[in-house]
Amino acid sequence: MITKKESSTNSLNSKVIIECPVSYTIEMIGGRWKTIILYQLRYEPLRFGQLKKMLPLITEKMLAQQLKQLEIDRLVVRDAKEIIPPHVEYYLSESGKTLLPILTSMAEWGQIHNPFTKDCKV
Amino acid sequence: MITKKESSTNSLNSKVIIECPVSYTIEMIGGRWKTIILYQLRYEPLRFGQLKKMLPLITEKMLAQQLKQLEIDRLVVRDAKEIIPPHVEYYLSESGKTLLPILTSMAEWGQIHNPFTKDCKV
DNA sequence: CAGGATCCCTAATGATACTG
DNA sequence: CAGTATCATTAGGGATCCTG
Repeated sequence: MITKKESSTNSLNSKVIIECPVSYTIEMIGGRWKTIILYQLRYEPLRFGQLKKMLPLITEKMLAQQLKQLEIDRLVVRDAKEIIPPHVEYYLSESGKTLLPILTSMAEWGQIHNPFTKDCKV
Repeated sequence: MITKKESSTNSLNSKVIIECPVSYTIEMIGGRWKTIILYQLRYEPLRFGQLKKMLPLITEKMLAQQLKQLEIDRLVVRDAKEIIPPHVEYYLSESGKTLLPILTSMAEWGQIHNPFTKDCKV
C-alpha cells in the first residue's frame, strides 16, 4: 500500500495535518491543476492530448505529473491500450466520482464570486 | 479594488486560470491552511491565540499570513479592539459563510476516504 | 502520441528571534 | 496578545530536449 506519506513531497507535519478530514481532502484535490483536471473528466474519458488542449496553459510535465498523482490517489484511472501509436485514456474512478458534488459546488461558487468569470465554463 | 492579480504571487497564467470557476475557488481556499482555518471558524469568532492552539502545527507567521489573505479575499473579517493588550477576533464574512457547504462536504468526504482519519474532527 | 529526463528559478513554507 | 522581521529551506512549477 502506498501511503500518502510516501507519495507526497510534504514534510514532517503533513502526517498530522492529513488526519484532519478537510485537510486530507484539500491535499487530494489541491494545487493549481487537480480540480480542473478532475472537472474536465466529469462527463467522459479523455486522452492526454485532449486534456492538454482543454488546458492550454498546462505544461506536459505538469499534466503528466498531476495525472500520475491522481492515479496514485485512486481518483483517476489510467487506461492504456498497448498499441503504436499509444492510446491512453483517463477517467474518474468510483472514488473520483464521489468528488463531483464538491467540484460542482466549487464551480458554482466560483461562477458567482469570481469577478473575472465571463464565459469560461470550466 | 484589489484584484487577485495584485494580491497574488502567481505568475502570468494565473490570470487565465483564475477566470475558470473551479480554479478560482481553489485559489481562494487552496493551500495547506486556508480550509482548516475557515472550517475552525464555522461556529464562532476565534482569536488569534485560539486558532493557534487549535492548529498546533501552524507557525505564527503562516497563521498571520493566511488570515491576512483571507481578509483581503473578503472571506474572513478581522475585528480588532484597540486596547492593551490587543484583542483580535476573526470570523467568517457573509461571503465566507457561503463556503461552508463546500467545506462541510470536503470534511465528510475526507472522513470517509481518509484511512488515517481517526478521531480528528477537523 | 504520450510522456520522461534535466536543469533551473521562484514562490511557498519554516525556524527563530523580536516588538507595540 | 497578536503579531513582524529576518534568514534559511524546500517544493512547485516551467523550459527545453529526448524517446518507445
